[in-house]
Amino acid sequence: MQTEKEIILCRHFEEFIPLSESLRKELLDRIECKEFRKGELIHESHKICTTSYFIEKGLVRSFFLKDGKEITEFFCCENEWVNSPKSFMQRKVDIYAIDAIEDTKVFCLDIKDLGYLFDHFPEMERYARLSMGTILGHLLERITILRFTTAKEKYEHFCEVYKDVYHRIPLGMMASYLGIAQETLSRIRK
Amino acid sequence: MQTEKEIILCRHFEEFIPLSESLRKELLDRIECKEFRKGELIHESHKICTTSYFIEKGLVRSFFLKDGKEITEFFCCENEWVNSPKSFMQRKVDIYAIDAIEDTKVFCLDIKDLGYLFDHFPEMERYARLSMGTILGHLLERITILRFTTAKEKYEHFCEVYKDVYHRIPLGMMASYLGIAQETLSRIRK
DNA sequence: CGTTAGTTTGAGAGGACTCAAAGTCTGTGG
DNA sequence: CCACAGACTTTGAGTCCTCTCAAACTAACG
Repeated sequence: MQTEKEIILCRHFEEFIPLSESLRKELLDRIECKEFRKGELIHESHKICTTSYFIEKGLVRSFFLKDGKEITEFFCCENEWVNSPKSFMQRKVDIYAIDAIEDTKVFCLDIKDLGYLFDHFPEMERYARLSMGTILGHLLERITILRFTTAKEKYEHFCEVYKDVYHRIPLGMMASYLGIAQETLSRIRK
Repeated sequence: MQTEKEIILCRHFEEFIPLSESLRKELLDRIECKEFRKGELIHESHKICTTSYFIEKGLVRSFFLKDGKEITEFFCCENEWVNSPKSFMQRKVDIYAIDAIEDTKVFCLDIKDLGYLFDHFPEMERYARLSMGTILGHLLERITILRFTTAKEKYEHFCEVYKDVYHRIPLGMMASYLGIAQETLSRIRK
């Protein structure tokens, strides 16, 4: 019998690569569940991020402090991996923290375990390459939006891209994500 | 005896992975040289980008048309790969073209050959994963700059990041890359 | 040496910011 | 179940940065 965890994770990986029986086993053995309450810190800033979290249910944000205010770097929701990218990839500290915007259930994968999987399963390297490709696409799109659109267009584009979650996100967090003032966003929204 | 091409390419790959003798051979066999004159088109928009170009010498830009004007998407210079990312990764057409800002020498790798290398050399997957990691880092930094800095700060940051090439780039191209008006950039530069 | 591409300068308009204050919502404790 | 504190959102006024449109200037190339 398959657990919830198995079903969700395998479905995710199989979007990118076929999962051999042995990889499937090694993968699931190394991933464990965890839950965070709304507002709870998932990753602390200025510490090395050694775990990547796959969100089964909930909504999280990465943020940093600038002039005493919290600036949202990105949001992550169901069926996405979240970590502090630079910290996780280069094993060094970074300014970003991650916390839960809603009660959130995640699957955790430690960097050491991921390294093991990369070393023993070439298809995991391929998975990483392909999934990074989609992330890269999102970043390029975000850059285009940031360069050439008004605050209103930024908001509208955000609602399209995040159509399932935009209404669950506090206005202030959304504003800092979009790079516009909270007051401006409030006026636009009417 | 080693050719210029061998030396440059191997040095690049070995920043990320060790090169086995067989991979080295297969790689070099599949890569060929090409030259473009200043202003010459390297990749046409609205065609599938099937080749990735490693710049040995020179400077290129990716751009697209918006309201009849050319908007620079990014610049690439020595020791970097350039292609039309979405088109190359997903094998579909896209709006971006690439041309040479200066006379440019490149090494060409066809997507089919790259696919062959991925299929036969797991370390190539790793190379791709790692090098995409650095690109991802650059994109994240660009996003941060776009969100929170004034036109002047954008220009200053650009000069830092592109300190070896910024003076070789026409003002109009730089302005559209930064997402600011050409006139504004001209005023800032004094 | 003329033509064209690229850059600078000027003036005016407007979007978005900042600072400040008033509302509104949410959750906790009496 | 209500009251209140703290967090979040809205509204207002004034300012400034950056944009747009237009024209003059400069450099590059044949």
